[in-house]
Amino acid sequence: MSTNIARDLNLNEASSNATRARLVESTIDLLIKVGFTKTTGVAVCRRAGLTRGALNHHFPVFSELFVETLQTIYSRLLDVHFDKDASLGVLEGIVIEGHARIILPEFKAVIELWLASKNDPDLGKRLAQAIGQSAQLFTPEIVLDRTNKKISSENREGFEAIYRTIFEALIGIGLGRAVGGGTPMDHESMVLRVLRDLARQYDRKYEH
Amino acid sequence: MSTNIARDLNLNEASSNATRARLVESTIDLLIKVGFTKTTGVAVCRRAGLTRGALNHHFPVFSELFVETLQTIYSRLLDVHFDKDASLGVLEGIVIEGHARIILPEFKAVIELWLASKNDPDLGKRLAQAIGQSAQLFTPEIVLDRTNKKISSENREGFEAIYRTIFEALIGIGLGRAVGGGTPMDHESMVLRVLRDLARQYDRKYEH
DNA sequence: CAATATACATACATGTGTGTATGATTAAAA
DNA sequence: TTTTAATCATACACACATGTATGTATATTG
Repeated sequence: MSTNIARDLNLNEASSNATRARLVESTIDLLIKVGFTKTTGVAVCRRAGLTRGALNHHFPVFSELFVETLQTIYSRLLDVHFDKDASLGVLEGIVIEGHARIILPEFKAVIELWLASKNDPDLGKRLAQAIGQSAQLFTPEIVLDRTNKKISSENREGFEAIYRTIFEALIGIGLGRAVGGGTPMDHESMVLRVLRDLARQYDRKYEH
Repeated sequence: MSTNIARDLNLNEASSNATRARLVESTIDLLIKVGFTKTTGVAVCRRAGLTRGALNHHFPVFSELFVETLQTIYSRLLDVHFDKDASLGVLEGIVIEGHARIILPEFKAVIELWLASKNDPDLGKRLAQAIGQSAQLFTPEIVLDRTNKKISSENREGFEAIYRTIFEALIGIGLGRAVGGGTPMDHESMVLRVLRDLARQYDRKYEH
């Protein structure tokens, strides 16, 4: 047991964290631009201007890099907010906010990691918590709490149904962008319009 | 110029095609089970009980294997039909048929190839036509023709909007299954219910 | 029967990523 | 100042996929 408090508390945290951040950022970039397959340890290091020694030091278990990467992206997506326009209903706000999130280039990285975590059992185990936690952040209950809105209990199920539908459609759009050039599909705007209409319809019906 | 008609017409087509089919089938299996990254030439051959000599003979350009694979899957998805229940409207039928397609395990292979084609420029070029053709098969016009239904021209745009929305939501569900265990997500049924309601609503509104 | 193309299998060279060990530098602690 | 640990770079061995060349058996043709 060391009595070196400075080391125990990791006072070099600053530079250390900076390096970790560079590695994570490099990983995000690569996932977006060349996909999971080519996001290798060497590629990440080269792009970060580091060597594999650094990578190995900060991420002795390589797949942990992807865990931290996914967490970083998730929190970045969650940072996307809209000035809560009071005139917007809950669901309509979710459409707008959700859309703003899935059109971020980082969302492609998320899809890459989702698929990779399915295909690579080891990575899957390590990413499971991160994915599970983010799923928790998007349950209808949490979202309602965040928006300080109330839905009467008998309408809860209907609300969730619409909510999930909006989500799936947005993810579909996100996938479309990811496999396209990152640019919106031709019909993206019309889908968005339908989703907003649908949301408004139920907002009017269920809110009070 | 050979005068060997038998060879020119490739009379050994039968066995040759069988081998090609085995390679393609092996590719589909691997895409579903281990993803694009691990769907290597060696892996495909091993699973097919062949050697790389055979692969190289039938697919001198390796990426052509994926082109034929994607085409095979697309036609397989298109083979999924429902007895046209006359009581079903166009859009509601599309929901049911579309869902039956995206829940096939092969749909994960499609997603894998979509992403791979984005990440690998060479593969992207070769898959472009196959992807483009399939997109053509799902334009609202083609679908209307296939179902022998008519939509008045002033309702065309609204129809397409709903149609595309349904599609994106179904793709979202498909992705959810792909990154899950291939099993339906908890909320899949409720999303499907919303989509059917939405479809019915517009079917009643626009059909005659 | 000889010639030839098809349909594969085998083998070698090469490139690239990973695991792992070890070296070098720096900064803090004793 | 010496020690020690953190931080990163370098190097080697191994695995694995690919490109490509070559070998072989079979069947068809003349």
